[in-house]
Amino acid sequence: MSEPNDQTVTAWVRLLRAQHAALSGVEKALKEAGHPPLSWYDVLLELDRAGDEGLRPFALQSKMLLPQYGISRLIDRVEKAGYLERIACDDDQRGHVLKITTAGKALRRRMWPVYSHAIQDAVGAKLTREEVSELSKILSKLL
Amino acid sequence: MSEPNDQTVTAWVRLLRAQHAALSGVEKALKEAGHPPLSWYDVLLELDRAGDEGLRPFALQSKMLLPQYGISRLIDRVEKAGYLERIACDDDQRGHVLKITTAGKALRRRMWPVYSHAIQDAVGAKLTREEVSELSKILSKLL
DNA sequence: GAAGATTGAGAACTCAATCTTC
DNA sequence: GAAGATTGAGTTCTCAATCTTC
Repeated sequence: MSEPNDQTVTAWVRLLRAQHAALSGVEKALKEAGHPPLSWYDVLLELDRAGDEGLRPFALQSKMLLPQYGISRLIDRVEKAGYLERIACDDDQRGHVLKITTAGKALRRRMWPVYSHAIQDAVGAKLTREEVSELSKILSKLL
Repeated sequence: MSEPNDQTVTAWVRLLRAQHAALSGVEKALKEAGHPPLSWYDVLLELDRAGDEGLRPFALQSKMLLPQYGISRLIDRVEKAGYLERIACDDDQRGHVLKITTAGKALRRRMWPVYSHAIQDAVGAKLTREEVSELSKILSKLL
């Protein structure tokens, strides 16, 4: 069967709206605190995790939710702002290695309290613990 | 308490990713069928529901997930394509009434099978009936 | 002054095409 | 030729400013 039932359509609509509401809230909180958008945080988080070895753009892209063409300009902006460095790659002349700078690490640390508080407002505070884990479990099946 | 626990952060990340994955799939299906994007469907659906009386732009906006400035140009595009009409408003000279055209109704009818099939692929086929209603119930609390 | 709606400027996204190196 | 990455052109989004009417 390929037709969704009404419950499925309702769930779909709510998925769109709930995510939109939650994301708007988080982006708004970041902006009001004078921070860059969420996508910058994601970049900095992955680069921070990668440590001294850094990450290649394609590796970063695979960890994030971006198409191949979306990553270049995002990296440009974050680099231009001084939060990451593009370093020539020794063993592969096609690419670069991306590394987070000290300023980038500091920015990420400053963003986290704002971000985490906004997550709590948008999700944690509205659901019980049981609902949070049930939601998490069900959503994982959609990936 | 304003700090989210780990489960909440995980649920947040999965909400972003699941919605992104599902929405990408739906938009891709519409595009491959030669149809306009989902936002057009939403406009046509609301105008179709509103019937002969039509809808004011601000009323349409409140039913959709758009900021006030986003609706004007969306309406422009849909109108230009001939799927809705802007009609001068009798009792309020500031605004217009939007009405769906015959072509608009036909487009909506043609889009629905593609859209609904994509919803089923993205959500319905991946979850049990119980999970769908549980998901729907939990997401409604986030709105 | 507030509400309804539009517009201009700049930022970001999308897709396809391109370039370099493997 | 394929993989990694960037670029150009066009579209859409965002925010603030504006305009008209209530």
